[in-house]
Amino acid sequence: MSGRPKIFDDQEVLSKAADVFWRQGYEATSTEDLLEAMGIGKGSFYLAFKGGKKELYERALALRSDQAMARFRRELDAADDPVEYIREFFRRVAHSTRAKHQNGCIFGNAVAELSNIENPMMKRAATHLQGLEALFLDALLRGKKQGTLHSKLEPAVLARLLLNNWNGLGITRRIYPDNDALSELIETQLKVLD
Amino acid sequence: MSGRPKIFDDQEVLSKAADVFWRQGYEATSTEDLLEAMGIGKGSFYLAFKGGKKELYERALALRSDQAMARFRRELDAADDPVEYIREFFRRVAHSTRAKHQNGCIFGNAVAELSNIENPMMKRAATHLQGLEALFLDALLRGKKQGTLHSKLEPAVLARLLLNNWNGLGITRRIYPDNDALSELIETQLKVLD
DNA sequence: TTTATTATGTACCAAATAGTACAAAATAAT
DNA sequence: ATTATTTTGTACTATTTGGTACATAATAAA
Repeated sequence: MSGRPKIFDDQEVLSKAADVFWRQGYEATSTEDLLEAMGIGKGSFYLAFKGGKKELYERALALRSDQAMARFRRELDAADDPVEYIREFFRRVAHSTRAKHQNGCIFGNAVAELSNIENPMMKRAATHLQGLEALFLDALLRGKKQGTLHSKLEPAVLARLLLNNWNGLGITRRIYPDNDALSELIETQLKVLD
Repeated sequence: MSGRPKIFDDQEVLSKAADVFWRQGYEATSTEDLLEAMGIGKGSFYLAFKGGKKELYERALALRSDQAMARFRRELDAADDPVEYIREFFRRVAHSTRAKHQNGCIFGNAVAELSNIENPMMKRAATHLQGLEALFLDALLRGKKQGTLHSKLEPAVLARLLLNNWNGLGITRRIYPDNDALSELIETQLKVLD
């Protein structure tokens, strides 16, 4: 081993690439765009990511997925009231910048863009969203147990409902990138949890 | 006037182009794809659509928007119970083929794909969805007047909620392209109208 | 200091792409 | 029939694209 030292960190450039993909989508992003954002040259890039743009996208999405799931899991476990944590999760959407609103949900974007052109990649994004739904369900079941969830609806159905609300927000926030309007929408949606 | 007769109808080829865009999105669709689907050659294409792929996309989307709005308006006006018509509108989602599920909503797709790369085009799609929301609102107000809508929520908020549910379904139906599962989700969502 | 090893930057390439130019074809009007 | 007009099909082009080849640089180990 040894050899010339790398001038970049895989995680870091993956994160930068993820941001570009998030903003522009998969097809609209050129490798040139990515190289510039990552701050590395072609030589380094194709050595580190032999699969090119496709591998980069997969790994960038996987990174974001792991990060998002870990954060949700961690914060949920630390929360006294799991149902209230779900509320906070949704309310965070209404505390974003306009630029963030325009990006939507990176996984929803992947599902929308790739379902008919890169099915395996779309499925990975879908799996993440199913994982989010599973976390919703976990929170709801705990809420039910500790009595903070009063809804008579089946928790599984409720979790699916929350996932759909989330998916919807990824689009709606771009049509109405206004925190007040989004807040009203979100608070109304959350009534289903009472 | 006169000259060599056209071998195609604008509306027809626009419709065929719309189908391709719907399946693949804007960026992933090449002009070659479009020409093949439309069944015309380059000469005819660039004569009829001087703006190329971009103009084609705009006009294809405009066509679908006009069609969808006209149908909704017509069927809503013909409905005895406008709230029940909204229910039917949503329930139709759960009577689709797998292929249709994978396409999602053409306008939601446009918003998702283009918000950061073709903002004016994204805005047209957004305007359509706002138009859909306006039709929801119209139906809800009529329902309120004739007593078929009992919800205590403000109709405007309810309409926004329905739009978000619609936007969500455009993603969720691709994650769960199963009519039974979607039906359960939709019926639960529609309870907000009772 | 030499060698083995790994990373970097650049020059290069083949394929695909959107779009143009234009000659030929098909019609209506004269 | 000739002409004016519009459409069609094809050949061509310039650009962009993702990706490769490879010489060079920078390090650790021997």
